[in-house]
Amino acid sequence: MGDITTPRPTDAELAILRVLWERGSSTVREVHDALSRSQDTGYTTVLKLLQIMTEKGLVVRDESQRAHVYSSKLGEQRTQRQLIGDLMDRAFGGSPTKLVLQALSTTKASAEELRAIRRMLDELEGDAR
Amino acid sequence: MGDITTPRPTDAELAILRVLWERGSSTVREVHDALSRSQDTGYTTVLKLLQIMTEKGLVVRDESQRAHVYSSKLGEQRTQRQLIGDLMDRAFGGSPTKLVLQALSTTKASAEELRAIRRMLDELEGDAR
DNA sequence: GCCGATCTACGAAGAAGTTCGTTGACCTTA
DNA sequence: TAAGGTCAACGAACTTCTTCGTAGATCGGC
Repeated sequence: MGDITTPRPTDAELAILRVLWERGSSTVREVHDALSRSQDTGYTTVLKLLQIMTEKGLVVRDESQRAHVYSSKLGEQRTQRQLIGDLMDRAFGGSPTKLVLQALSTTKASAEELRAIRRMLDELEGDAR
Repeated sequence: MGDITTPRPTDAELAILRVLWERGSSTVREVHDALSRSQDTGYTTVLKLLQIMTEKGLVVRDESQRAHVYSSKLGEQRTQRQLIGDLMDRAFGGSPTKLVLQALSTTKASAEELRAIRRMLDELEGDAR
């Protein structure tokens, strides 16, 4: 009944997860090719990371084909929320508002984006009311 | 003329920085006592970490007394913005808005806090106009 | 059936992070 | 001045993270 908590992904692991979120299920080669566009990582390095991530439960492996197919276990947004919650605890004393204010103060958001944020605020107030 | 970039603080280092932000300049003993309230860390562990953090440039050390006095080199908010920027790049494809939206969607902010966020939005729109 | 390409698995090596024991210096006080 | 407490320094041990070389299996084509 309990959630099995997945560990916080490391930097290298997160880079791989982002590929999986964008591409969907992928083979090692596909992940490696995608990563190669932005960084310089060996094929076996990606393979090893995906094997470790499988052990950790960060990704799921389909071994039915010779080239195994990996997919992220948790969705992009769920992982992002986990990371935000983690940063919130470690650096912001658990206050989400402080985090949001600090994030906003850095941003050069477009009018469009600011509107999206206001809509989210409206929803939150609706719930709170 | 360039900024000397300080490295991203690790988990243990961040815990110490939070003590320094709250207490201001502190000796090893003071940091250790403060940390002991929430976790179980040895005195020499804290000392070692502060020495390493000094080398990294995360903290500044005043050696004029026998018990050296440490203080955080960067302010709390500046470090927080740095961490947010880092997370934004690593997990949100560089989009601050996505990060803010995701953070908001998790939060149970009070009406008071929501107002503070709206004020920040107003300021941002003022600048953008 | 053989060759080259592709794949997984394994292990090793180095870097970074974390923890703490020990040592020697200094300081207080009895 | 001797004893006990406090301090910084150092180094060692251990874990985690990251990287990649090598080996062995499998596949496709000639």
